[in-house]
Amino acid sequence: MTGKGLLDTTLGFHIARASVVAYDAFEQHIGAPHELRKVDFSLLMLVAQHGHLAPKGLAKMLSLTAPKLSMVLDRMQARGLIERKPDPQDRRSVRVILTPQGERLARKLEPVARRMEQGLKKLLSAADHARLIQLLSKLTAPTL
Amino acid sequence: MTGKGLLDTTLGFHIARASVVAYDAFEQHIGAPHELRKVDFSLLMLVAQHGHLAPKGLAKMLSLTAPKLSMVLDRMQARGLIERKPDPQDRRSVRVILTPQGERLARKLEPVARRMEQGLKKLLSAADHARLIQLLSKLTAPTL
DNA sequence: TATTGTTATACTCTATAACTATA
DNA sequence: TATAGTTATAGAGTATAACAATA
Repeated sequence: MTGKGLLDTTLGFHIARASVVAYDAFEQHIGAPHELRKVDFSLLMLVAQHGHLAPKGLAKMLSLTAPKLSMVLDRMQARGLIERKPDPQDRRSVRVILTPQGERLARKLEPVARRMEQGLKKLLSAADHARLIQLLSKLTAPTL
Repeated sequence: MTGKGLLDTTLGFHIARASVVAYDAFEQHIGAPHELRKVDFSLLMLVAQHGHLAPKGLAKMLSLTAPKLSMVLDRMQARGLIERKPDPQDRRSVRVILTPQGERLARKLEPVARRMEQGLKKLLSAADHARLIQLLSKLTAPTL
């Protein structure tokens, strides 16, 4: 009737539980204070890192459907964080870039994100934190 | 403009990406073939493990709000997998138990779940799989 | 007065199909 | 004919408030 429980060895269950912890940390440090969804933050940082990206690539990196990404881009554009510029090489496509305001926000969030990770390292040592990211990357590597 | 990217050291981002992999595996092995949501499966296994649980406890373990849990219970009850029995000790409360059909499904899903984990171990060694669960548990331990 | 569970409601996310414009 | 992006729509998830019954 009891015992150890199948879920204890089910990776997906543990990942789902960990998502809750990570989401709480995100909301506290970034989401609520800066009015950003997780996906907004990730998109901002990806564009900051790459300079410009097509919606196609962003959708893949963020595991979003194309329609959902359009809506996210609309929201961030309305807020003045990103711009859509025509792609000179393919007129069907678009280049998503950060506005100056978007770049300022991205820079501002870097130390905030580091503080968020510091907070998680109260639950997990720095070595565990690094190892955890390494193991999760193994799981997602085929996706890239 | 480029470099290594802040997200590479952001645990929440990696957890979110891993969720996609775990969810795909779940859908393929359990979700689609047995018409179960992740939360249905987890609930089924938790009740199988504990014999009976109150909605209050289930909501906590599954990180669901009470209203959402009510809806999940309605769905599973309509499907004949669980029953709500009055709690003899507190008439405000309820005991969620598995019906015989729910117990059969829970038993049937055990080897299926093990096969799902075997599939994930093609991406991750058995040792990595165990270590990953251990590290994720550290992150969620304070929640218990 | 507080707690358990439910109902009602609104907002967001997710997925699909249909459309446009370009290739 | 295929692809990039958008629009439209429906279904599921999530969160809050309000309620009934019991402690």
